[in-house]
Amino acid sequence: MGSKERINRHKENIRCNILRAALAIGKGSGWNSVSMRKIADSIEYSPPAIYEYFNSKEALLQELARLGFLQLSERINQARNNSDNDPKAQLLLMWAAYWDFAFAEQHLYQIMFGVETTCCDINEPLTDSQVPAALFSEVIGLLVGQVEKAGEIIQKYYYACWSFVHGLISINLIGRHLPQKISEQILTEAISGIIDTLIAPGNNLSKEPYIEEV
Amino acid sequence: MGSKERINRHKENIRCNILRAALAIGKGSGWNSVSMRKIADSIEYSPPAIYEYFNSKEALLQELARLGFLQLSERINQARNNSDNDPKAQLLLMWAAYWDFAFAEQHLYQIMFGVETTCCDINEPLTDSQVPAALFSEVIGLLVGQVEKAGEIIQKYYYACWSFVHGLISINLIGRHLPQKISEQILTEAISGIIDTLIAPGNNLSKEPYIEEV
DNA sequence: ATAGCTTTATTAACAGTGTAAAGGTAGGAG
DNA sequence: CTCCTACCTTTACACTGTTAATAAAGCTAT
Repeated sequence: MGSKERINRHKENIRCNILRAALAIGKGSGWNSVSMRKIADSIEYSPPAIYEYFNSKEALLQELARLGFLQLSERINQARNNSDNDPKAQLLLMWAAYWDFAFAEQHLYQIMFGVETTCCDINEPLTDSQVPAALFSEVIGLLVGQVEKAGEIIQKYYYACWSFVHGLISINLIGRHLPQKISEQILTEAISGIIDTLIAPGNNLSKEPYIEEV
Repeated sequence: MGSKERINRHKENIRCNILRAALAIGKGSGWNSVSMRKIADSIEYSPPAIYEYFNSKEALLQELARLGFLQLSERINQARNNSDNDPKAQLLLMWAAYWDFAFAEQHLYQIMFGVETTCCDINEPLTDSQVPAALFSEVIGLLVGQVEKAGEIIQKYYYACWSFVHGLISINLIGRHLPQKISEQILTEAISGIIDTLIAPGNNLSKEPYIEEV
């Protein structure tokens, strides 16, 4: 009486095909163009058949995101296990693993954290979206002074601050709320810290920008 | 012959109403539920009428985002002008202005930077999406040691690193590419810097976590 | 003033979306 | 062999963005 298991295996197989199809379409043409009908077409079933396996499109994508989290966790774990016992080295490798995952599986990362990539693809120079960068860069420039490669340094520090602020905002907006007070504390401390490395006399920006030399 | 101007004023007025209606719906029920028909309903015109003013829904939302950038720039500028001439103090206030804008106008911020908030609203404890946090926290814990309020400190450092990494990834995915090499450089330097403040003996985490005491 | 043209808006329609309800069909259980 | 359950399909509904055809209004020039 292994027929039950065979059927279960079969169902599991279809479920897996659905997920694979959705991911393939998402990777190929972006998440916006993923539709139940296209998935159904791809697995050669009728659209409502999918609802035997997932309650909604939302649930389907969420399951895909969940698998993404499993994969991400696996990579982070590997990074730790493949390194020696120094916690700092471990952390660096673990974050590098996180980083690598995000780009290797960028489509998964998008649904995991709701990063819309179709929004404002303003790549032309001097649009309104680039005014903030200009404003910040000007003031950062005052701290950097007239050194060599000032432009590069300013850009680097601007992106460092921006990444931090934008990341913290995104995480808050997505719903993983820290208490606002803690977020703001993290914010000001981090920005202040980054700025201090700019001010520090004799700083060697390209090596250890976020800590004074001992 | 001021009729031409009167007409232009009228058109500009309608255009503005369209934008206002879209923003109102977006604020009220989320951007996903903004539709041309609802906008049309709201301004008491037929749906295709909107296409006299905007080439597409995409263009409409992009214009809304553009106005958001103007507003953001304005706030950053004000923050600078309202402070004294110390660049560091200015930068702190400018980033605080950026932060405040993001939450005061969070719906605008969403379309400006493509932050989907409807994605994975996993607030239950111990889901797969929280495994990465646990992995990192464990290693951070090794650095923190058995001090008082270790949990809080770990959380704070985890969120600091995560914000940074996620922000940098998001910015790259959105399309404002820095050369990958520079991004990775910023990444490792920042993480390393944050970690070092943990390791530093006698560190005073709540005051100056990202720089050693002189 | 009237003819014609431009602008502005409408209605109708197309192709696509997620999803629910109803119906059929096959396979296992009694 | 009958019944029942699980699976799947067809049909349908209420939406979506967008286009084509059309009508009405207003300005311009004869």
